[in-house]
Amino acid sequence: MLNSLELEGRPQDTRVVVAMSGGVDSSVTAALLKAEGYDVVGVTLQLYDHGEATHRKGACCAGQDIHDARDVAARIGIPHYVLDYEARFKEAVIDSFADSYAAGETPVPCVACNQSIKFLDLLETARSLGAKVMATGHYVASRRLADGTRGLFRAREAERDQSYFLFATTRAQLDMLRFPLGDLTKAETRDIARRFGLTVADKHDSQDICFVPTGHYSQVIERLRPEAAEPGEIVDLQGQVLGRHDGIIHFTVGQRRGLGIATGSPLHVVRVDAASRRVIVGPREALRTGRLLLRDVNWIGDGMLDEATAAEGRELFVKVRSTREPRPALLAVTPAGVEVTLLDGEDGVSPGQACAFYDAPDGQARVLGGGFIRSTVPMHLDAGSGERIVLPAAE
RNA sequence: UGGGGCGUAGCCAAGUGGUAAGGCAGCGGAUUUUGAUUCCGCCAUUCCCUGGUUCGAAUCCAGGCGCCCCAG
Repeated sequence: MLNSLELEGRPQDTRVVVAMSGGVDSSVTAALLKAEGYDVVGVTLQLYDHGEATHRKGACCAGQDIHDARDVAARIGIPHYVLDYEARFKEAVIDSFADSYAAGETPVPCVACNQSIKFLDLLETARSLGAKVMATGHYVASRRLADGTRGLFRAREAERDQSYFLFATTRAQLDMLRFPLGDLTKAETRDIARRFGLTVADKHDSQDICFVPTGHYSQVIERLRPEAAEPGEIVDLQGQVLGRHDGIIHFTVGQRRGLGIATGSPLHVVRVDAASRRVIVGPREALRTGRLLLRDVNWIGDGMLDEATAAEGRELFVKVRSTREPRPALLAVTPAGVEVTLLDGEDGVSPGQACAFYDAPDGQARVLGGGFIRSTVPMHLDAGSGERIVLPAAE
């Protein structure tokens, strides 16, 4: 007989480490498991300097949030540890965030944090604390599959689903992870928090990048990589210079605001070229992306990636941004690498961002993995060959 | 210094007697555990200047000033 965490043994004999950020979600996760009788241990990571971010709503893992986590742990009666992960976080998340921008990409720091901090280092710590599993407050579901391994699924509440940020979770990690909130709505979570008398019940949702206190991420990058803030030219699709910019780190593909160039119609960033420090702009139509080349692909669907993708490609659904439902696509392994064809196209897709795979366009679809976007091919240019991105000609 | 044209917000631009459209850019907000996108709001008491006509002028008249084009 398996317990609610789908493990052998009674709850009281099952140690579970809960990653507590100090927010409502992870607090409720801990409270629920404790109420079920599990041997819960709360762990909070101090990830960055807590001076400047303390009073910012929507932040996590520093200052006030650590106190909140401690309070919740005391309230529900579980041991709680605060671990200093600042150095590790800076190296694995903040520095690579800056490097990515400096290279002309647009990173997703939350993915980096999950895959290298929470589900790698922290998971190891949980193991060393004697935990059988580690639980987090992510809105994503994990279920036991017929073969005994675990699969990752989207959250019940689609608008809350955080699977996009978790595509890189490996099978081994899944085996030891649990996400008790995946089948709850946010409203239900807050209700539960109130029922448990948790002070964080009405705490503001986290948003924006947690380690950017002012909301101006470019300042963080400039401090770490001053050379990446060099000015450059803004050119149109024909290469004609339209203006200048004060650093490619201020731009991402699809971006409209901040260019300062008034033509009759809106201009969007079509591409960022780090080598020449050029920002290439064009009309909205030029943003349509038809194909992506991925790197660091993680496959957690059935079988191996190669066998799962037939010669002509496997039909599935992908998200290239967190705030959109999965779209139909074709996944193929080619000599050039892992390639995704977006059947309907999608605007404003930037290298550095994530592409998450799903087996269905809606509902609690299974997460099949994903990869980071290495390069993109504009839709109207795509004639079928696999060459690199080329500047599209304007109409 | 003959002829013609034009001067409306940072840019483009509608408006030819009835009390300043619109787009772009900018700013602010909403949305968003990444970046964007999107959406909403704001943005000329004043139309190159000075006088005049009129109940009323960006619009008509006169004179300046400044650009542009064609002829020199």
